[in-house]
Amino acid sequence: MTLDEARREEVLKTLREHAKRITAPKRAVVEVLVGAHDHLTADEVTRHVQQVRPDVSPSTVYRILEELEGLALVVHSHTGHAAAVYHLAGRSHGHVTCEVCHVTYEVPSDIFNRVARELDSTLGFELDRHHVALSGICAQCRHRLRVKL
Amino acid sequence: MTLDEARREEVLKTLREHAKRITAPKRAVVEVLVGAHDHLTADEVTRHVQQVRPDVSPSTVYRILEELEGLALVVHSHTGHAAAVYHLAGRSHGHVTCEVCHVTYEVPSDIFNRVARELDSTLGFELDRHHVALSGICAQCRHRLRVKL
DNA sequence: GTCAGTGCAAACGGTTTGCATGTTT
DNA sequence: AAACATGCAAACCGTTTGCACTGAC
Repeated sequence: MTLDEARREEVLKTLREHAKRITAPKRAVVEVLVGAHDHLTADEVTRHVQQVRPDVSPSTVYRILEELEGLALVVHSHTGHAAAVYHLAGRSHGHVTCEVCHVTYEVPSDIFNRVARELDSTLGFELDRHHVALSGICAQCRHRLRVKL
Repeated sequence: MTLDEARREEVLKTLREHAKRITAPKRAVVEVLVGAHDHLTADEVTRHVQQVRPDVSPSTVYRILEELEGLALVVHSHTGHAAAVYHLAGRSHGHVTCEVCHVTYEVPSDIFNRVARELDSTLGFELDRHHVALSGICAQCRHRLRVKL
């Protein structure tokens, strides 16, 4: 059994344990999430799912993502101006999104350790390292902009 | 001349310097931004403006905010799930937004120094300290939740 | 057979846009 | 007078919801 298959089975198992029904759309969404190793918007998930099951509706995808998120199997994060991105929950990490090309990158969550500590001690604020992506400009776009100007 | 008056004059001066017209809606928006010492959504700006000029439309407010932002007089930042918040550009700072009560707090931008340095050296990513608010739970909501559970 | 899950279409909140009209310069 | 700014309404995008129906258990 490959690693992807293992992850898929684990997700399905958790669904069963919570008395959720295993339906074709759910299988398809899980398949996409397991296969996609980057961060997908709900719309991208829908389009991937529809390549296999064209009749699955966007609202169903949203509902499935929400259900999976409720079971802590999926997390989403907001990327500034654009649509939220979803992916399977795994090792906790942070996100940064390029303002120019809108690609989201993962960053190790411990780079936020100091920020988290400081927010806690100064404001009593408990940082959620995962939920919102920092903005900035990625290496490629930086380079491209530098050349242009 | 008070500090607020000075800021207002500076904004109007910059508008004139860029051959932008000084109109009643613009004056009203600037007035609101100068007077508001916290972070307002576009809708809040609109409602405040409409208390003085009920006929100013939301789209005009958006256009004015956009224009002011183009002149670097205003900045906005995205706060996760909810509407973006706007305020006069000033000393650069970061933002954190409470996931529970949706209030946005300013944080000194130098708490991001280490994160910025690390993103730069590992990914070549240039952090925009301002543009997206970190998520988490503020002190009050933390306390409230702790009591409830 | 029951009920959770689904598809569809319509509604939503935040934001943007087209166009005819009004106001600043 | 010319150019720009505005109000209105309609469109837009991402997301959520109401409802009748279907399919997993």
